[in-house]
Amino acid sequence: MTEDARVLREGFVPKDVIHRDHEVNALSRVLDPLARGEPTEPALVSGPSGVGKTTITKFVVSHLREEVLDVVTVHLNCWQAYSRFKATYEVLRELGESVDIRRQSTPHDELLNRLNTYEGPPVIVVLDEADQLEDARLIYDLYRLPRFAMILVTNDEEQLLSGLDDRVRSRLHTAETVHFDSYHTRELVDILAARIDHGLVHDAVSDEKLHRMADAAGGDARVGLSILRSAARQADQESVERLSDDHVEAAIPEGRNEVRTKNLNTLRSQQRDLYEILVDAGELAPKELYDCYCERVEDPRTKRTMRSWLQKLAHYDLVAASGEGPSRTYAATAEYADSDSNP
DNA sequence: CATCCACCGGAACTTAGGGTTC
DNA sequence: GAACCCTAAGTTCCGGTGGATG
Repeated sequence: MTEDARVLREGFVPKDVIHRDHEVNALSRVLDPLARGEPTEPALVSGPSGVGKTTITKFVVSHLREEVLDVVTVHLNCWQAYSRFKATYEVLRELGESVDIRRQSTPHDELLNRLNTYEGPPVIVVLDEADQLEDARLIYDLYRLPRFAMILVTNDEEQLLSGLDDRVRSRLHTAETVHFDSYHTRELVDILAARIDHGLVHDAVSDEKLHRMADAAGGDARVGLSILRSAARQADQESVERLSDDHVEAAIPEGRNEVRTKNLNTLRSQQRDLYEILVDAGELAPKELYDCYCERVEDPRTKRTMRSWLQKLAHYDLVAASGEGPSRTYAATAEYADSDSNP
């Protein structure tokens, strides 16, 4: 049933984007000066997850490269490159400037120096998930370099801005901000339909099933695609050419949980223990949670470390905290049950 | 309504690790 | 191999906060 699996994959950038004309234009305008060889203001792209921030940014940047041949782009995911060193190193690596830099043993001053003396074509640096940067000095570093255009992508504008020093923050406030809102179900239908057109055999998905999947995605295109991918995978395994209701219904929880499962795999054993305690016990006060944890593991870390882990778990959306101060409790966020598939 | 106390989370520090340079 | 250059994870310390409690 699948003809071109790439089209369904995360990170695929379609030739045409739909329902984001305004955002595409706004972002293009910010980058316009590059075509005339002039410096640009930084752009801030914000909005919840799965609303096309990354896809649209990649789309705009690649179009610009078609128009202006002499421009280099670096797309950096700050989940992976979260320290100042890692991020700076990655930028240099993408520019092909890091060949003779020995990892770990080069002071960041020297990395910065490399950026300063960079002489190639103008560079667009996209800092995806920029709020994940532990050390926002990279933003400041890049900000001062005229040859570097910067696009900051974030789903947590507050968090990003709070980590910056005043000078950069005030400039970003006045910089172009492109805000993305959640998709409506009918927009998701169009988006999924376009991918189905290009990726699956003709007539593989009925209108009704398409709507069901779009509806179940809750405005998040990433979840929608994940559901579609999961359903198509199942159909392929059975060598059938049309999605059945069963495929779709089974794919909905699987697709929704895909991100969660991926995140769980990045945790280490004691962090996962913490999560499992919360899954088993439901809601717990910090003290109870810490006691359970100490009982469960052989070599417990301190309470402060647990708090750090909980923050991380909350970032991954695996755990939610509620209440402030003494009445704070933690709970695992609801998993999507297989049986309950009502919207 | 004031006081208390558990909790939060920033900052500085420690420890363990891995590489380069002389 | 000692002296550096770092990172990463965890610990210690602690001021601030705000719901609970008398």
